[in-house]
Amino acid sequence: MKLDYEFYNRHSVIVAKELLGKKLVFGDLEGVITETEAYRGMDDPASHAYKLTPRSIIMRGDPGYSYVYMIYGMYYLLNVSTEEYGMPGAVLIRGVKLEDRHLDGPGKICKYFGIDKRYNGVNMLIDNKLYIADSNFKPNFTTTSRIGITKATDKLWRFVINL
DNA sequence: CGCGCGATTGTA
DNA sequence: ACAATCGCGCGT
Repeated sequence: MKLDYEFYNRHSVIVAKELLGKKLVFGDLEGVITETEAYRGMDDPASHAYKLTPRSIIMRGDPGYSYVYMIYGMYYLLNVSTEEYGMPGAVLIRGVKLEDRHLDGPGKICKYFGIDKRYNGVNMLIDNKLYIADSNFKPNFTTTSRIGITKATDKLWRFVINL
């Protein structure tokens, strides 16, 4: 069962926590989400949506859409938009556990899955290739500050499943 | 229109 | 500790 509008239409920090243990699906590939980070808007200087710019338009749109962008000229990162239309928010998928390996890093996930900018703006509420499926798994997790940012490092918005 | 830098990763 | 590598965002 795909996660629905109501799931994503909440505060980014809540959605980030609850995405742990859910199943990321991309075509024939799927894995359990093990690590996430929340990003928001005007209250979050580390976010792309902190200022009104074209590339983060999806973060300001409806919840449940993919936000894929290139970083450092060589990696794509996968996010899902959160919160109601007009309220910026997204959750970065940073870790996915497959049957035979652990993709521990947002760049590694997109590289292995083959996710690039063509998959930016996908409606993950209805798409049959890229979406996140529900799960009853309620893992314990650890809360830390976000990785790789220089602003708002005091916000504890990174969540990692306990091994 | 040019330039600096980033929600990363693999290698030294 | 650092290079790889390029599109975005902001300043000129």
